[in-house]
Amino acid sequence: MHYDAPTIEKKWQTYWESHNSFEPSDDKSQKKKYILSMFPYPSGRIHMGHVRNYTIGDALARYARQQGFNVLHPIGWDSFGMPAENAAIKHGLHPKKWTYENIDYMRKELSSLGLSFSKEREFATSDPLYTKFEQGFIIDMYNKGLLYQKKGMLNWCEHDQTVLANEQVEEGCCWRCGNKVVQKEMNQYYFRITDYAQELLDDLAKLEGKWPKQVLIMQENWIGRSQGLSFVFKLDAASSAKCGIESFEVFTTRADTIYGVSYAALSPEHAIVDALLEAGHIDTAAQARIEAMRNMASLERAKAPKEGVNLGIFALHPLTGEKVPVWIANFVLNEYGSGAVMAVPAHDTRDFEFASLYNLPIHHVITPKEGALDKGACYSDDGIMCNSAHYDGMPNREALRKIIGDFETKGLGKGVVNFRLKDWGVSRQRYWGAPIPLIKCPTCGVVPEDKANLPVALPDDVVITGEGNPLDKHPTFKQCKCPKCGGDALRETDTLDTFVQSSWYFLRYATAKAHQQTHAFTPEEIGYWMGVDHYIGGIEHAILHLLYARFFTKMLRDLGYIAIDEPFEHLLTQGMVLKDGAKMSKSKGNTVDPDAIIEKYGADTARLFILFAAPPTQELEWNDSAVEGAHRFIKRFYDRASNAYATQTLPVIDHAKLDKNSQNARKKVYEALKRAHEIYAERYTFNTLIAGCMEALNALGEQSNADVWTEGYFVLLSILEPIIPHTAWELSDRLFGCANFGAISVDERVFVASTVTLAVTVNGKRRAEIEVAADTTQEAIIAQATAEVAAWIGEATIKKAIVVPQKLVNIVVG
RNA sequence: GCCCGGAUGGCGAAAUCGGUAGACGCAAGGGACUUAAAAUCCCUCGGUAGUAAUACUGUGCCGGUUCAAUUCCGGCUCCGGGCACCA
Repeated sequence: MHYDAPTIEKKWQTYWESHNSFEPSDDKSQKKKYILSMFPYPSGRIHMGHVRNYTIGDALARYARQQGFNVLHPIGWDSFGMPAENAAIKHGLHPKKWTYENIDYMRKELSSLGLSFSKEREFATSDPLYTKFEQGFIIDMYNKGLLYQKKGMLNWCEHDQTVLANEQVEEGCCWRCGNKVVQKEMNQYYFRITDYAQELLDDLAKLEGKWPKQVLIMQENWIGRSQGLSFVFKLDAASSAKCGIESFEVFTTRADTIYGVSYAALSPEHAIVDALLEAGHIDTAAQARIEAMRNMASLERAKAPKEGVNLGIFALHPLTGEKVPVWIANFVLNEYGSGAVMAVPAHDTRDFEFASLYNLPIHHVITPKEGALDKGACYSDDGIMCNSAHYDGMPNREALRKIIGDFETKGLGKGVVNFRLKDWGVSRQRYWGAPIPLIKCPTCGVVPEDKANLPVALPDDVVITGEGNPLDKHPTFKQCKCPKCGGDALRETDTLDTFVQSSWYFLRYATAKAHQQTHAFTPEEIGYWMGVDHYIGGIEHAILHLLYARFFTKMLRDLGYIAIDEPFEHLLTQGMVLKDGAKMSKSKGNTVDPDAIIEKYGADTARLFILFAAPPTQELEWNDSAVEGAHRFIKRFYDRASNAYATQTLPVIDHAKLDKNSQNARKKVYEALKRAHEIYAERYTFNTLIAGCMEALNALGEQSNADVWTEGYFVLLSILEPIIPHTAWELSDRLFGCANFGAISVDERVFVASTVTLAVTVNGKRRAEIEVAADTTQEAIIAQATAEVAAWIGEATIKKAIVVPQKLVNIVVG
C-alpha cells in the first residue's frame, strides 16, 4: 500500500472538523482532563518550538480521550505586545490588522498539524471582550488596594521621548536612534504581588512531585524569603551635619557577623547620596561615577565589576560605637531591603571583593570548627564566634538568634522577614495593550472607570512611530468624564503588561459558548475544569509567567471569582529546538520552516520526529535526515498493515502454542503498551515509547502468524494514535473500525519466562552470561556462575558473591 | 555577577531504584534486487591492538564512596535558560 500522507491527512482533518470530534462535553458528571499547551504570541508564522509544544499537548490530550476522559484542549492567542508595534514602526502596518492577520495564518498552520483543539473556546487576548473582563478585575484590584502607584526606574530615550523595553536597549543605546539610554524615574502602576509572597512560597509544597523540581527551586529562590535583622546605623555628628540625615536602616541575614562590620554600603540611589549631592559634598569626578552607576540598567550593573565611592562620612557601630566609613557600592540594590547594608568582608564574598579593591579593613569574627582560619580569605561558612565580645565561643547559628534577640531587647533593631520578590510593575507606555481603566480627575483624584462603560477600548486611529506614547498623543482618547463627579477628567494612557493577559487565559477557556458574552467564567465551569491537569510550555517561563499566573489565580480567589489556590496541577517544561547547536532564529539563518516539512513529509512525520528525537524536557537538535528516518518508519508501518486482518476485537491467542519469534513479538508489543501507560503517567519520554513501537514492529516482521500481526496492529495503532493520528485513524478505520482506540489492558502472560539470562561479572567486570531456570536457587546460580568464569578467578579466593535477581551475578575475588 | 539546568559513539539518544554502557533511529561502509537509478531488503558499525577468538580502554575533567558508578558525594571546565518592559 502506498503511503499518501497529503490525502490521508486532509481526509481526517476534514472528518474531525466536520464531526466536531474534539469539543468537550458539557456533561460534568464525566471524569475530566484539562490539557493545555501555553498559547502562542501571533508573531506571523509558527516555528518548530510551537510544533513541539502543541504536539506534546496533543499527544497527552488524545491519550486522555482514549482513556475515557472528557478532555478540554483549547487554543488561543496572546495577542497584545510589542512586536505588533515594532511591525507598525517598521512597515507602517496597523498593530491590530497585523495581529489578526497573523492569527488567521497561524491558525491554518496549526490545523495542518492535526491538533485536536476545541474550537469553540478560542479567543485572542486583544479581543475587546477579553479586555472588558480583565479591566473589571483591575478595577476590583484597585478598589482592594492590590493595584497602586509608585515611582519606578525605566529605560528612557531622550531623543524619541519614549520608554524602552530591556530588549530595545542595545549596548546601553536606543535600538531605533542609537541615543544613549538613561534611567528615568516615573510614576507607574504596580500589583501588590508581595502581599502574596508567603503564600506563593508555601504553596510550592503542593506542587512537589507534580512540577519539575528545578522550577520549584527557581521560584523559591526568586521569592527569596530571608529572615534577618533590621537595625539603624546612626551617622556621627559631623556626617549628619553634612547631609542633614541622622541615620539609615540596614537589613542583614548575618547578624552573627555584626562585630566584623568594617564599613557600610549604600545603593547609588540612596537618599543620603541625594542629600550629599545636593549639599555639594561630592566632587565632580565622584558625581560622574555615581551618575554612571545610576544610569546602568540593573542587569548591566549586576555584570559590571565591583565599584564604589567613598562618601567621606561615618556611621557608628550599634554595639561598639566604633566609627565605620560609609561607601556607595554598585552591587547594593535600592529595591531590596532598605538599599543599604552592613559590610563584613571577612565573611561575605562580595564585601570581601569590595574591601580588597579599596583596601578596607577585614575583621574576622567566625572561625571554622576544625582547622585554622585563613586570614587572607573570606570565610562564609558556619563556625565558632570570636572577637565578638561575650558571644565568643558560641556556634554562629546560635549567636545569630541571640544577637537578634538582644537587639530587640535593647530596642536597637528587630528580627524581620524580607522577600527578594518585588511588586509587579504593570504600566506600559505603549499602544497595543489593554488600557488601565482608571481616570485622573482634578477634584476626585484617581477614580476607576464605571464597570458599565467597559471595555475602555483602544482607538483605531493611531500612528505608531516609536516616538512618545501613542495613547497619550491621541487627540481624544484621554478626554473623559469623571465617573464620580461628572466633571472633565483625563483617562490613564498606560496599558497593561501582557503578562496580565496570560495570567488568566487558562481560566477563561473553562467558559463554554453559552456564557462567554456574559461571564468571564462561571463557578460551575471553573469548578469542573480547573486546575489544568497538564500544562506544557518552555522552560523559559519557569519564573515570570508561572509565578504571575499563580498570583493572579490566588488574587481572583480572594476577589471571590473562583475557589482554587493553584492553577496548574502538572507542569511539563519543554526544551528548545536547536539547529547546528544554536537556538533557531531568523538572525542566525538556521530556521526550519514547519510548513515546508509538513508539505514534504506530512504532519505525522513532523510530529513523530519531534517526539522521537529527544525527551520533551531536553533541548532538541533538528536533523533533516533523521526526519527522513521518521518518515520511513511511518511508510514501513503503513505498508506492513497488510499483514493484519480486519476485526472489531482483539484476537484471542494461545501464547504457549506460538513459536519463539511470535512469542517475542507479542512480548515487544505489550512491552510497548506497558511503557505507554508508564510514560503518560509521569515520564513523558515519547522517544522511548516510539523506540518501543519500532522494536515491536521489527519483532512482528520476524514472524508470520496473522493473529499476532493483527493483535500487534490493534495495540500499536492505539499507542501511536496520539503521535501520528492521521495514519493511525486511516489504518484503524480500515482494520478495526477504530474499535482499538480505547483503554487496552496489558496481557501480562506474555512476560512470563521459564528461563532467565544473567550476566556474570568478576569484581564488577562482565565476563560471561549464564541461562538458568526461573526458579533456580541462589546457591545453584552462584555455583553455575563460578564455574562459568573459572578462568578469570584462577588461583584467587572468592570473597563473596552477589546475586541481583533477573540481572547479574558478581563474583568478588581478592 | 546571582539562580536553575545540561554534557554518553561520526550524530540524536537509551540505560525507570547503584547492577551487562550505547536500546531505537540517523549517517557511513558492504551486499541483494534492478539494464540502470530511486525505493526496498540484508549485514557491519565506540576506540586501540589482532585475520579472528579475544584483550585493554571508554559516559566533559580531577578526586572520593562502593563488591559494582552514566547513576551517589566533593572540586572544576564548557554550553544553555532566567534575571522582573521579549513573550
